[in-house]
Amino acid sequence: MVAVMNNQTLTTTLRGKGLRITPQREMILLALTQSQGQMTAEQILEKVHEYSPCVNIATVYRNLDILRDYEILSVTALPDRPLQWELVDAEPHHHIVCTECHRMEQVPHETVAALSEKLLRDYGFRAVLKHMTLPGLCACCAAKPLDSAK
Amino acid sequence: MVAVMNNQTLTTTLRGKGLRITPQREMILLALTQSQGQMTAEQILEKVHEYSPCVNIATVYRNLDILRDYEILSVTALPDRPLQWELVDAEPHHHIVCTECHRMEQVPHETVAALSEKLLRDYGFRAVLKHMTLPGLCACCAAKPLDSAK
DNA sequence: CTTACTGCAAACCATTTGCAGGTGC
DNA sequence: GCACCTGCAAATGGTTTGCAGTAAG
Repeated sequence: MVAVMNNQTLTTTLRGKGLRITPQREMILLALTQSQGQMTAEQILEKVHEYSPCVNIATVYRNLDILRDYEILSVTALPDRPLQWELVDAEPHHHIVCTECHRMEQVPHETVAALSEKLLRDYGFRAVLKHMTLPGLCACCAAKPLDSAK
Repeated sequence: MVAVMNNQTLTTTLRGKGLRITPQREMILLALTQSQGQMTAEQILEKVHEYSPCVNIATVYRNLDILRDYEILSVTALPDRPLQWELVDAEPHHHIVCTECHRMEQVPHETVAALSEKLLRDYGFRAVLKHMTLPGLCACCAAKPLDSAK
């Protein structure tokens, strides 16, 4: 259902951009493909270590940066947590994250398309909303009394 | 036009929450009030040092955290930059940031209200969109050829 | 007078960098 | 064979914490 990138297109994409195909790079992308969601560098390393235990965290970071430069990956920053990485999807999407239970759900780009258009109309601003992370309360947590966990 | 909080309401707010009014706390809030936009902890410290040069960065961080807990301040995280702090405005608003020239502009909450409503309708999700940061290209940079700076 | 708050210095954690060797093409 | 890429270890930068003293109420 996801299969953002098979080995074929992967090779083409990377080589097309002048990047080399190293096992480390493949494993990092494989980790991200398999886990489907967003991952921290540390989580990626863990997954990569399942394939090959000697890959270094510095290599992971270096490759994440490079792959972002080439728009193969994207990052999200949330306060007080490490950066979250994910494959740039053919189909752009966004996330809603519940601030209570931390559950994360995808929403299609179409949901925010109207916002993009409005920003262009009103401000001449070409928003690049590749994957926003929208905080709030999911239906479940909104139904509960109030922050009983605290 | 801004005056989010005068000394009167500030005192009431803080004391009402069981917090003490220390000069450091006042200066931090004053710095944020005067600069009106978002500031990093370091920038806040700089401004505070104009008032009193011995305040410590740890004090700034501690107070920022506390003031956030009490919803007097809010934070924004962007990849590869320090956290940005701002006063929680009576009037919620958002930012559009140009990824080329890094110019930041405010947009009123109304701009994203439709999105909130859609998320509630479609997902039962009560988005808390207090101040989003929307990346993209401002009109100026979009008009320029292509990334000539790179 | 109590206890929250402060300054200082040291610790922490995610991320980056310098370097010497390894490897894709 | 050349340049890019890697592992390692040390450095960085933003932020946090332990502690002993200070001050708000």
